[in-house]
Amino acid sequence: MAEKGKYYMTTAIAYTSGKPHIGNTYEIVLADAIARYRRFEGYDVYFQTGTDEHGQKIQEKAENAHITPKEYVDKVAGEVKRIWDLMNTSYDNFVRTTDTDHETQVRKIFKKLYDKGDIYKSAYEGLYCTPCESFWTESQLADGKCPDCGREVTPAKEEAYFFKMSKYADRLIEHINAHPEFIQPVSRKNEMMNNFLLPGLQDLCVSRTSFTWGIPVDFDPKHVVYVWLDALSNYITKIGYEADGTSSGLFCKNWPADLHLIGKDIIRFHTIYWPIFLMALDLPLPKQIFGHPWLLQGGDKMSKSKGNVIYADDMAALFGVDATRYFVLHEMPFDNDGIITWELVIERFNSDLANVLGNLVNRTVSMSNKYFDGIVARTGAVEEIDNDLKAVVTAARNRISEKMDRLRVADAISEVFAVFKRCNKYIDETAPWVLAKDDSRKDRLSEVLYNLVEAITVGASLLGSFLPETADRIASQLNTRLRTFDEADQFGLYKDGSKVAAKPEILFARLDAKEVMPKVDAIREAQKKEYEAGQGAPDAGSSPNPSTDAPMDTATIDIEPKEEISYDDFMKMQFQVGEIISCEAVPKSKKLLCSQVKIGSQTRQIVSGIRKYYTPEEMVGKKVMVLVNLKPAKLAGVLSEGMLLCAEDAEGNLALMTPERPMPAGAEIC
RNA sequence: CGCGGGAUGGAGCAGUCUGGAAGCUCGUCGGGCUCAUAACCCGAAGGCCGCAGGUUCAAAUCCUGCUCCCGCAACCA
Repeated sequence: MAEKGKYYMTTAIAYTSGKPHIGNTYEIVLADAIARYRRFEGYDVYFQTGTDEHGQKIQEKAENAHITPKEYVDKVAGEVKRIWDLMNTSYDNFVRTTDTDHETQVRKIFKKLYDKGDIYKSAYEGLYCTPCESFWTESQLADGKCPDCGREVTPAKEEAYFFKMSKYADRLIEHINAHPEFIQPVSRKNEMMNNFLLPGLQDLCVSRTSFTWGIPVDFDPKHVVYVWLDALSNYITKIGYEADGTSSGLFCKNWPADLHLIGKDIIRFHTIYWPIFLMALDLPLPKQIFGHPWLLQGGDKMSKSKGNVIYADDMAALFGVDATRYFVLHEMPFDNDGIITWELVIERFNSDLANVLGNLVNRTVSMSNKYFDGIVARTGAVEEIDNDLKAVVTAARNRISEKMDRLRVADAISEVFAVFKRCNKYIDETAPWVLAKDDSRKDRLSEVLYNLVEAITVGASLLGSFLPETADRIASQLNTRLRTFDEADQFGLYKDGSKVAAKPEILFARLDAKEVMPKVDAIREAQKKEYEAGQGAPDAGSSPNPSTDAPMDTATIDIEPKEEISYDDFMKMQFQVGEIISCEAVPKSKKLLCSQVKIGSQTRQIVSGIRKYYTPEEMVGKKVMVLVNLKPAKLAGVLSEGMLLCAEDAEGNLALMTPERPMPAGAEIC
């Protein structure tokens, strides 16, 4: 096999905030396909993945669960690893940012950068978004809220360490321009340049004091290292980088990385901050960063409350590991988000795996047994019509390599299937069942079956990087071994006279949506229940009907004062009494009720997020306060022409405003 | 004017950077075949490429304006 040198690739390390779903799993499967293919080509691959385990959010989650952060991340990291293993991923190293060798090096790296003057101490004053663990300036805010997540920010001041990003910005811009392949797909490159690099990089705050679950700064332990500096470093620390000494042989051999495979949302961290950290450490930059798109559930993001999260283990249980791998690998566009639904999975499973591939192997093995007791022999009875089959088979390897070089994994797997489709066509062209009726064509029949078995063997060998288990099962039915890369563009290596399995083994049994969908529904139900249990349980404070109990009238509540308005401003708003005529829950939504509200002589449809506090039945007949001239809007796809006004307490419990003496529907409130 | 992504036959997507006969998979319909998992093979129907202007010999592709959709905070890739 051709020795092609080393290939070091990584995935992003998974944040341990919960069980990874199929979208997260997509990344590792994609990485695995690339890793396996590179090995197949003859590269000495080192494939690293793992978990990112520090940060404020994990600390909070652990507190809520009344366990230590370490116990929490141990549990989740175990779950992540279990799913990675279930998906048959061939990583060489599963890293955790709580590993001591990693923590030690991160401390040293931080110190080194500090000593060098690239990290300096200062104070940060600004608006902080807790979930994002980010500070923002007034001008960065969107509507007064976090520009990243849209949630409230709170003023905060903290002593902090900063990294001099600006010092390296020009060098990075130069590098990106000189290496067009550095950021993939290219559209992302422009995004980074235009939005972050060209306007000027701000120094990055690289420490936190607001929580403790992180790697402490060596010389100032009340600070912990910013999670991104911590997490990104795994790419070097876990292959033996030594910040103040001699790095290991593994590091010397493998760094710089050949590929960082990441989700498109974290491209900024990998193409700006990470390269700059590396420059500061005087290390070479990774060769390529590929920000893959996302896998969306029917166009929506996945949501446990909707019960539409698809997990790899559920999919594997219903369809098998390779079918799951096939779907995510084949169905993902290169730079657009892809869509996954159970229906689409079933469709792909049937048409590609069962019909094209499974059935092909089945019919070929069947015919070999039926006509030749399983013996596959070459007779030399070649015909013109064989040439195209052979051409397609022998060209496949290079076509696939070309796609894989551009990381077009979905296209590559399609090329593999083109081989199997060609085989099916060949069967039709040669019509073995016709040959079988004529004794004088026996030799030709044998040659045809040999060609088929050979073509399938090559196809299976090329399939190995994507569906390793299936490739092996095919080889074993054909009683042969998978070809190496160097053999995979040849035709005729199948051992003359070998005997295939006496009975074909069904590779993928066709699925009936009618049988599968009830199982899917069961999964959805279980998920909803689990979610609701997790929501309600020990957390307290969220009893479903707080309006009836809890005499909280005596409590007072202060809210943030808003800007003073003029009488004219007030008069712009039109409030009226409305009577709820009918009311129903909005389907596909957890919070919304849709009411028909009588206001004067007209009836309006108003959607409100009060399902948690009122049932549709008890709404009917209520007289409520309505803001009438609010611009209509669609909520969860349902038109809402106004707003029902509520009082809200500190916990977010709601109570509708109703007139304290009887009033007719439509009465003005002023 | 918050940010970002999108709009191409019934569904899911290529093609847009670099203008040059509108393509793929699935589904539908018709035909063929019987080795096979109701599978396989062939053929057909179905699209003013979101709208309106512009540039050009030529626009899905480039330019200008507009409309509509989707995601936006963890369930984070």
